Amino acid sequence: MTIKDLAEKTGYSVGTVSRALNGMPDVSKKARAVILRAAAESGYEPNLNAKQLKQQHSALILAIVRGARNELFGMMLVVIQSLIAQSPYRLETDYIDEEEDEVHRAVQLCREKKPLGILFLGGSSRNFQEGFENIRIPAVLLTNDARELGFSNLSSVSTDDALASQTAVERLLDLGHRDIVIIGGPRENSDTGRQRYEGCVSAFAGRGIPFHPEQQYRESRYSYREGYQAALALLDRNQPFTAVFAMADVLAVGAVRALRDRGLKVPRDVSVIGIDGLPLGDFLCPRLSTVRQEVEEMARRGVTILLDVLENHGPARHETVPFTLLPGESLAAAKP
Amino acid sequence: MTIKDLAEKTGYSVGTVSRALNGMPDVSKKARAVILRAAAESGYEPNLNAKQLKQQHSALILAIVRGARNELFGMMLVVIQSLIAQSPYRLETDYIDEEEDEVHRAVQLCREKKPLGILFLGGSSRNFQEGFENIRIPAVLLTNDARELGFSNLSSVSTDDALASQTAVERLLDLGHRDIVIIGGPRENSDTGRQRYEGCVSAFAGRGIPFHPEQQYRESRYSYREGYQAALALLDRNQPFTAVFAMADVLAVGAVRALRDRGLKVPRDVSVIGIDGLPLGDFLCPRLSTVRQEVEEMARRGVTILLDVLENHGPARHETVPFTLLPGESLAAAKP
DNA sequence: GTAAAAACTGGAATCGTTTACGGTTTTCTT
DNA sequence: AAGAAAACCGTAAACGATTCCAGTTTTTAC
Repeated sequence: MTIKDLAEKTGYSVGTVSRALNGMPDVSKKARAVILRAAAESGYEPNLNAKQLKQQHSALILAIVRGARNELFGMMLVVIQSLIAQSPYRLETDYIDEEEDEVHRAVQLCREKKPLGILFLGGSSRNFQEGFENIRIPAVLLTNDARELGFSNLSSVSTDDALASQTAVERLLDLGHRDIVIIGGPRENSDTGRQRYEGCVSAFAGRGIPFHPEQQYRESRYSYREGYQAALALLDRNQPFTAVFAMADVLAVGAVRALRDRGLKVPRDVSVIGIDGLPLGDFLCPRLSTVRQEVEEMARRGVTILLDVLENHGPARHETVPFTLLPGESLAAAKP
Repeated sequence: MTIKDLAEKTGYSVGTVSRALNGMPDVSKKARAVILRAAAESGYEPNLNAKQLKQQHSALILAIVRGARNELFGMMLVVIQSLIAQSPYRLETDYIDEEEDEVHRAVQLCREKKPLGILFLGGSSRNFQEGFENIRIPAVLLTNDARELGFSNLSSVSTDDALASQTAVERLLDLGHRDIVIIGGPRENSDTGRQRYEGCVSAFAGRGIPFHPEQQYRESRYSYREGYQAALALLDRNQPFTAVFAMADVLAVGAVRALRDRGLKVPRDVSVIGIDGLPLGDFLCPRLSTVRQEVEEMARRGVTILLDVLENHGPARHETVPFTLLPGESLAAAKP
């Protein structure tokens, strides 16, 4: 079923059929009615590949997701999906491996698919210099801040991860904890990871309390298992601690389990605080104390910015969404 | 950068450049070298939209995911993604809303994008009759069984959900539980939901133990919160029970939290068993007892079947992957 | 050394769509 | 009722690729 078939079927020309289908002028009421009816009957759908070639209305927006396993991205995609569906654009999602060179892949995807705009979920902001700047497509980085990069075509929406992280640590300090260990996510390739680490450092520095990474800090990738293992490793140092800050809720879940396995109760013996605000946290035993970043709001704003930039050719924007400290039940005051 | 630019740059014709780029014969070694070099230098990538029109090598495989929030699908996508990347095909992922009429949407996507093959993640097998049979594209249904539908172009890979569910209930019965309540997922639009319910009914029937759905059964959508609420509703009946079967791990997590909120300990006071085998389960307190379906294996087999059907024009196949009862720590024998 | 075969190349058709451009017909205006 | 304006419609060019076809050059074979 091509537009040509439809033209033959209705007796009109291809041009007229195309105009009728796209709501363009220069087609009589009668012709439009006949054509739309025939289209509906035969279940005609335009071939997007052909449509995109004359890309006036190509209308493709690409979501590039780095790390399919992250529940936060799933939440964001649901929002993005529904917002784009209400717009004249259409969404396509591509996953790239967490290990992969995401910039290279993104550049390739853009050249291949020629989208109008891009949403990066979880892309690190490093390496963008090489490769992405000569692609003129407007993009929005979600969860990471691209402010300092200063690309004219790269916007961003993020939580102030450093401050959120600092807030978490300060909460532990306020509760009187001094023997604190930290389980961090990868810093190598992630702005979020780096910023959360920095925030943690600031918190200690701000209170004039020493922080010894080699003693108190372990880094691992984002998974329950690695959080669990990192916590065990910290326990095995045989230097007791009274609180854990896990720089991701999944890490916190693993850490809680590790503590339990060593006979320590949360929060009676050890307090635990996470960061992210996974929906899961509120249904754990104990309910996880955490710092929630508003991912759905981030997704909403990201789409708004992208559409705005596309339609009004505005400059790149950078927004920060507020975070919330969720009390949970995994925190207790340090025993004197 | 189009193929035309490349032709001009190298001095060869468009046809020759195309042949060189695609490894076709009828190109001199010298020409090929020059062209490939120029292509690499200029970072040329063919425009997929144009490529697909003469769709000899369109090579598009579509993954249609129903419900972005499901962690299982994320796990499957990672596997699918990497397998397809090693094949000559390319993958595109589309999400459709859990509420949406997925068959209608799928048919539309196919007509628009003209993929060579389709992977359905979490699509219910109902409603396929209307609409999908006149699309000739080979498809594989993952997590649901399409055997009984008997479409020549629809394969499937699934767990025997009925049996898995039956196994879970029998485990509870074997432990001596008689006052059992069940929290189910939606049956309306999901084969999995229906089968798990049936399996549960069979388990009771097989042991000659009565099952009163209106008393013992609550249905809810798949989320922590709804599992929590369903459990509270069951507790509020004021008819005590000693075990819960939640027909999804997310529901089980919610249920455990609800029990705790009412002062009941798992498994001391109430045993809980889930089904799915989320990685999370093993890091909960207590570790969740569940029936694991091997989603990664399912994804692997699904891709294998699809590629095989595509390349050898074989008939539709239906496979069942085994499940495993994971002991966990949320089960205890009923007190006499 | 010549004929046949093989290798190479460019031009043109094709895919399914949109859109610019002319030519008709209809509708308005006075 | 005539001229202008508006509405309508078909033809053809364009988009960026692939592929067929025919023509030219080179290689091979005897």
